[in-house]
Parts: sequence; structure tokens; C-alpha cells
Amino acid sequence: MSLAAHPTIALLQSNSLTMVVQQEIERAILAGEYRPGAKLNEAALALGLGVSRGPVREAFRMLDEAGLVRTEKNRGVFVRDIPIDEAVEIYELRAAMEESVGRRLAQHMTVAQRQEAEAIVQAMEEAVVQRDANAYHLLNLQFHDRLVEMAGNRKLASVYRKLVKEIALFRRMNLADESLLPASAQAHWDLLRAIQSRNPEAAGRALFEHAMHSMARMVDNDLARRALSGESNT
Amino acid sequence: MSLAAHPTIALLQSNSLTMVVQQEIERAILAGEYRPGAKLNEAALALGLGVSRGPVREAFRMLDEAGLVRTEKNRGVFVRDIPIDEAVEIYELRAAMEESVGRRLAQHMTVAQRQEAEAIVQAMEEAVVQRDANAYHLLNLQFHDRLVEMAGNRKLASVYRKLVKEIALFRRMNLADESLLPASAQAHWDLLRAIQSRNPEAAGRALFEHAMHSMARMVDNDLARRALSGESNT
DNA sequence: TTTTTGTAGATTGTTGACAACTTGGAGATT
DNA sequence: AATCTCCAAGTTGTCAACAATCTACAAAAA
Repeated sequence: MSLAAHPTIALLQSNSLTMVVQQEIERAILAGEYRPGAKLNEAALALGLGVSRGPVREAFRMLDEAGLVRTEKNRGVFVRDIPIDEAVEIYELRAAMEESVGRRLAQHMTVAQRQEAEAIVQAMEEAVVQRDANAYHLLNLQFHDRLVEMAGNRKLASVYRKLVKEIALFRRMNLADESLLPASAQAHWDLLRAIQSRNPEAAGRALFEHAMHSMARMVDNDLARRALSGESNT
Repeated sequence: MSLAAHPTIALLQSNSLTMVVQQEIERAILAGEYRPGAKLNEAALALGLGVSRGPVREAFRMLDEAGLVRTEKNRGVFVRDIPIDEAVEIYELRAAMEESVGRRLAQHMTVAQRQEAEAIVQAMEEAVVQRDANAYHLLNLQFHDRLVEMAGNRKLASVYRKLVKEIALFRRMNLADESLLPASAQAHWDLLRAIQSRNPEAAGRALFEHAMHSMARMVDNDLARRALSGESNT
């Protein structure tokens, strides 16, 4: 029986109810269907998904460990509200990881990989022309995700993706100013050029600076928004 | 009611049964009471801890997400057996993080922090004199953990600690050759000197190289052991 | 009015029971 | 002997009920 496990079989094997529930709640959170800080009601979720509370609770424990929700004993589970300080910390960590990615890619990136990355940046250019900030944002995520994966360190890729999910929770992460998109697209061509230079230090530094730059933009956005809405901190 | 919550109260609040169970299983795994690959029996654990299977299952989901166990549907939960490839990946990621730590420490480490770190290395020297490889190992872990914490990025510290736990699962991680300890202690003085130089790049590189060096030693150890016991791969 | 106390309803924490699945072996078949 | 089939025991997956806790509101006290 050494049939290469049929995909459907693998699907059924990994899909305990808990897994399905976990993925669904995670999807809903990342899609913004629950606001940061919102309370997740066990019984209501269980009812909505047609399962009992057991699997929902198990899914909660996974999401808690992953940093997407926070649990208060006897009070419930809440979508995490990432404070700006933590968002900054995540960006800094991510920058360090991307630097490492840049170094590795400068040494090992294949032609096919470079072409794939170029295709994504090309698509970003089109999103810029069409003034589609949302599409641009998704392509941007995809670009960096692909680079990280191409670096060939699965553990790094896995941690990176968890960080990206947490960042997505940051309240004001969202909409980049449309006028900045053209420059941003160009910056991604520059990243590819730096990698193509085959100079690990230069490529690493380029990706590092790029990440720190986008952190700075996030902080600016946050400060501006905070000033507008007259909030104080958090 | 702004009494600073009494510690005991805080304790009881954070300690649902699930948390207690999770910590206990984690402790047992990291203490080596269960071999990598060993099966964890839900009912037996629940009985042993005096709780029902629910909290045990929830703890399993947390440990799975943390990478300490692996779950196979309908078959059970097993202590993860980290393959050498993944151990290498973790070391590489850790090296990138430590480089970042070194840079930050070179810029911000206080005198008190430096003295604390020096005290740890001093204790390492004593462990060397006493040929206490176990104590040395613990001090080594503590040294790096403190440096990471001193860098001031809590997210980085949290991810770092998770990586250290996973590495601890690697079968052949353990016992450093006793004859290598003196040189290793000296290497830690060198790390502190590099940080003290206030040159971020140099300090980062020093910590990076140190981490990569200990990865290389681990790989060598693994190869040697594998050759001895006539295994092939995994 | 303001604060405190008490209580009902809602929610979470935990448990035990049942269903579904896997595993290992006894007996049948080749 | 080797292989197959089937079954029983053990284990995990899921559920529903009960216990413990929190929350909100109304009534009582200051």
C-alpha cells in the first residue's frame, strides 16, 4: 500500500472538527469579521458552525498560542488588540528575518524564482495603474511571502507567516496612501536588483531597510490617526 | 478598588486546569521524561493529573501549536522528534535573531546589564573548573536568554524562547564534550567584549557567528553519533 | 443622588458518556 | 508457512449536562 496518499485522503486526515473550526475562526478574524478586542462567544460560535463547544474550545487554545486571541479565565476569549509597541517589535523582528532572507537569496536564488518574483512586481505595477490599493496590498504580502519561502528555511517561513498574521490584527495596519504606491512598486524592483547583485550583505541590508521603512510608515499612520481621533494611548 | 492585585489572586486567575496541565506536560517533555516520538495517552495523563480528558486535550492543542508535540488524527499525540534538517533551520533562524540582539545591545546595554551578564560567564568559568557540564549547559542557556531579554524586544524574546524549547527536543542536542568547555567560556567573554565595543555590526556579527558555530558543533555531534550507531537518516 | 447588596440570567470550566476509529491478534484460507 | 478476514479491546473524537463564575440590573441603604 504505498500509493502516494490521495489528496482527498490527506484532507480528511488533517481535518478534525477542531482544525476546521480553528481555520474558520482564524479566517474570520483575519478577514476583519471580528474587531480587535471583540469577544468570541463559545456557544454562539459552536452553534453557528454546527458543532459542540469542545472543538471550539480546542480551537481557542490554538489561536491563543498563535497570538491571535487572548483568553481571560472565566471571562472568555477576545480577538487580540495589538498595541503599537508590539507592532513595532514585530516589525523589527521581521526586518531581522528578512535581512537573513535577503542574504540567502543573493546566494541561491534561481532564475525561475527571480522571474516569479518579477511577475509579482509586474502585477503590482498594474495595480498601481488601476489605483487598486487593495490588490496592491495583497500582492505586496505575496511578494514578501514568496521571497521568504524561496530562502529555503521552512522554520523561518513558518515563524514569518505567524508574525504577518499578528500584524494583520493591528488596528490601523491597513490602507496605504494611494499616492505612495508608485514609489513602493519601484522599491520592490530595487529589492530584486539588490538580490540579483549576488552580494549577500547588500541584499540583506536592502530587505532590512525596506522592512524598517514600512514599519516607519505604519508608525506615522498610527500617529496621524491617533491625532485625528483625539485618542491618547494604547 | 485599585488594590494591586494580590499575587495569589493573579495566580488563581491565570491557572485554569488547562494551563496547569499544559505547563506540566511541557515540563515533563523538556525534562526528557518522555522520549521524542513517544506517545502521550490522553486518558492516562488525565488520570495521573487528576483531571478529565477535556483539559488534557486543550493542553495538547497548545503544545501542538507550540511545536512540542505532533497530533495524528484518530491516532494520538506524540512528542515531536525534530529532524536534523529542522534543527539546522532553527539554529539559522536563531542566529539571525541573535545578530539583531547583538546590534541592539551594542547600542543600549547598561552597565548593570553588562555586570549581570559577566556574572553569568563567571559562573560558567566555575562550572568549567568543576567539570560540571550540566551546570555549564544551563548557564549557557541562561546567558543567551538574558542577552535576548536585555535587547528589549519582547516579541523577539518570546519567539526566541519557543525556538530554544524546540531545540531542546532535538535528540542529540545534549552533552557538550567536556574538553571544549574552557574555549566555550572564553568565547562568551569575547561576546561581551564585542558588545562592549559599542559597534553594532561587530557585536551582531559576533553573536551570529557564535550561534552558527554552535550549530556546526551540533551537526558534527549528530554525524558522529549517527556513524557510531550505524543509522542512516531521519 | 450615590453606593452597596442581592439575585437572575448568561457564559465559561469541567466532567462523564457515547460514537467512531485504530490496532493487534485469533482463526480461517490459500 | 504465509496471507487474509474479522473481531475485541483500547484509544481518540464529539457531545450534552452540570458546576462554577461572571455580569447586569434592580432594590435597599447611605
